[in-house]
Amino acid sequence: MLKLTKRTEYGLIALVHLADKAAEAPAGSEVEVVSARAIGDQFPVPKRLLAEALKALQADGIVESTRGAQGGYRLAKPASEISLRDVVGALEGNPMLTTCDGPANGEEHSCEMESVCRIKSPLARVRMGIWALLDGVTLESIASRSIDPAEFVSPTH
Amino acid sequence: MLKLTKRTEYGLIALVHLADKAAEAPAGSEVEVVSARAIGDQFPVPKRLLAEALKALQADGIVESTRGAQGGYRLAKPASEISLRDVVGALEGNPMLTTCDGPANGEEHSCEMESVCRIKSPLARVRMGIWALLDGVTLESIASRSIDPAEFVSPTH
DNA sequence: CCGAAACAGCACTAAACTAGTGCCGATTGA
DNA sequence: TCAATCGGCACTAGTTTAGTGCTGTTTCGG
Repeated sequence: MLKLTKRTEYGLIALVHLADKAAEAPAGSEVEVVSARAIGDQFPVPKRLLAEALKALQADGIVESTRGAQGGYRLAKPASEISLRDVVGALEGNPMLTTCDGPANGEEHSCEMESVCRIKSPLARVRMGIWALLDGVTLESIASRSIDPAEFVSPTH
Repeated sequence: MLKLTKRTEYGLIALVHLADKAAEAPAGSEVEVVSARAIGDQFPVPKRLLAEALKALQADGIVESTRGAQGGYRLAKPASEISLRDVVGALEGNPMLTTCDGPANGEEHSCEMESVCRIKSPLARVRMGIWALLDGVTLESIASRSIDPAEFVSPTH
């Protein structure tokens, strides 16, 4: 079903917020952490799920967490070094396009009809194309502009 | 969950087979139809689901069907004019990336937090990028080569 | 004209995944 | 010590996916 989960959506919203905070901070100074509650208070999203997304992002090293009172999250790297692919990977894994689309380059034990299957290789190419596309979108580029309709590609054919 | 369904996988397998048949046919002559059973006999896939996929492809005008005994399917257009996007669209719709990612250009009634939501526009761009990518892959390009590992893009970073 | 082959449509079950919530423990600043 | 906050486990309900059953309709071939 070629679409992202709510988890990813909420995680992205949180990350944009954290990227803002990082951008606001005076150069050289430590970036203040923001609690999941504080983020959730600003958007009409289930706060708990947002917290879940942040936990997953922490586990993947995309955000850093500080525990305890006054704890919270902040970006673990510059927004320019966090790609949409990193985020999607952290929040929903790096799934193949189909079960036929093998696990990784070189591995060959996924599709049980190897010899007859002719869509495996093309699908692998498409999958890598999608990942490359997601790799090209950084958190910085998402956060830096809110709406810029002029830049859209060709409309639905 | 950024992945395709089995339906799509089976549909693609069938389409590659039909593209072969179309390519084999002498120029100018009518392309023979192939029954769902005949296709299913050649691949270890649930024949019934393959038939379901073909029905959906027929409904979307990607394949033509002939009913009755000796009936079957054939491509409704040249393989070069059938894109992966057409196929995915027929078999699983053209879903948005998230519920926040609006319905179409110009429409504005999907995301209930418009003013605060800053990921809508970037996601719309990504979605269109993916669709453009799928648009660039034709059934002909999938069917024409079986395996060509030299052409892979950069491996998993 | 009749029956088998094949597409067409509806409906159903089971498994997997998603969305959302509850609860409790661990950590830390005040 | 207390409250805020992250961290982990587990649970429910709803949706989607995968796969199957059945019945109708069309058409070729005998």
